[in-house]
Amino acid sequence: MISKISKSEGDYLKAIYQLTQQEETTNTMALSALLNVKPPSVTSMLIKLVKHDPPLVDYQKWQGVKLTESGNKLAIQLTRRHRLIEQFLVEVLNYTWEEVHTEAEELEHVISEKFEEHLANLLGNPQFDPHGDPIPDRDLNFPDTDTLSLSNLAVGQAAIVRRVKINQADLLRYLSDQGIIPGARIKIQNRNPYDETLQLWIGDEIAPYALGVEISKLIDVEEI
Amino acid sequence: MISKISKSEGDYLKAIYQLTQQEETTNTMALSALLNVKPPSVTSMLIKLVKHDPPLVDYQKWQGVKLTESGNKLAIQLTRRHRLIEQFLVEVLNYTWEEVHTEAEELEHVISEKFEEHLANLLGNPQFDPHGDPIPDRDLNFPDTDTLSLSNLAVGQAAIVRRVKINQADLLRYLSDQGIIPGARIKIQNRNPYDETLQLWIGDEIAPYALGVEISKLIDVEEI
DNA sequence: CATATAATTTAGACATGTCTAAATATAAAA
DNA sequence: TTTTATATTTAGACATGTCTAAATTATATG
Repeated sequence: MISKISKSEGDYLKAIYQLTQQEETTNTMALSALLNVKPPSVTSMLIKLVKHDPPLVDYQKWQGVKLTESGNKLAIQLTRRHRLIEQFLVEVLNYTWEEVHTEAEELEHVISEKFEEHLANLLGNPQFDPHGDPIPDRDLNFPDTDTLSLSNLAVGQAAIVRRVKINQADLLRYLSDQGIIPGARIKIQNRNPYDETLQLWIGDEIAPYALGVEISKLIDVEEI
Repeated sequence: MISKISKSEGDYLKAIYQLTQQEETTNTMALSALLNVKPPSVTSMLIKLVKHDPPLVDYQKWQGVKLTESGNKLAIQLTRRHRLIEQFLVEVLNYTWEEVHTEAEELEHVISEKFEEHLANLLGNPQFDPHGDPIPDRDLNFPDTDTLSLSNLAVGQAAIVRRVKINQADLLRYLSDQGIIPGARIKIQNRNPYDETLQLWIGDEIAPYALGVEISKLIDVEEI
């Protein structure tokens, strides 16, 4: 449906959506940092979103923000479009996985509902995008998954990479060069007890480089 | 290349491009009508475009407008993107030809050069879009054509429909329902001497409805 | 050629979304 | 608890692209 909201409004909704996956609410500073705009810009947009009919956020000054039911729907709708587009770019247009985010970020605000439908059909209603991010279906329900963070995987436990929650292009390229992509079979050889740096097997090979915790937190795996 | 111009700037460039295909220059009124904005908006945009570095239009007040070399290149570049997208929508996403214009109008301003390249590859560098409009190649050269307007076709002369220069969705649907689409074989049975209304054969059938001059002027055919 | 009509431009307003600088409220530290 | 630091908001500016109303120039007509 996506009532006609602007690109900016959509970007804020997605940012709030993302930041409220962990915490109950988020705040001006976090949004400012994520969206690369100054705090006053955030405040004025929050005021705009709360005055929207229907209101898209719960917001009272000094109290933090979260999405309303309507705002949440719009954010998920945009997420669906974004991920369908990413999948399309890789599957149909032969993009590499590190190239798709930027392009999808623009296109998601412009395509019509019709385009979304045709695209989903063409792709066979995929449940995951090239990074393994889940794609909500037409009714905005996410597919079930059974994963845990690589940072929590036990030493010696074999697993399959399911999701890489990273947008940074050079890091994505590095990871795919190492073979760390959705579908890859991995196992932890050891975990440094001080900084939790991981030594991995990737497939049947020992990985040439270790992996820091911060990155490992952004990778989801499924135990085999 | 497409130096970063806005959607609006691009729309004006395309409009000026279109209106200067017949006449040497165009004017405020014509642009106002075509773009559905008021005359003062046109004037202020023309001032902006002429101040652009490099200038995108030749414009002095009261003197009419035309594109500069730079403006022309940008207009053709956008035309290329528009028509590639239309071709993609029909060929890959199964749109009908009357649905594609509006969608392409939005997308053309948003896709990257990379997207354009991948799209052209996927489609096999098509020379014409679903309406038969010529698609300039990467170097912005248009394919050669050998067509004349249906309004100028001689009675009894067999021809093939090559191009339908119409965007209006309901009219396009009507024409395709009648079988008047690029590739169709037609012949003029007679031409009303007073208003030049045409009776056509379409394929081997006599068309159930006559065709007015105004529409026939917008259809290009190739003699067989 | 004078005047009426039409086209174009100027002037100034408004909406959107951003910014900087300054004010204010909250949270942390002494 | 008072002070200091940090987060947030307010106030006001600016760019973009549109608008209306009014002024100006060009064109057409009598």
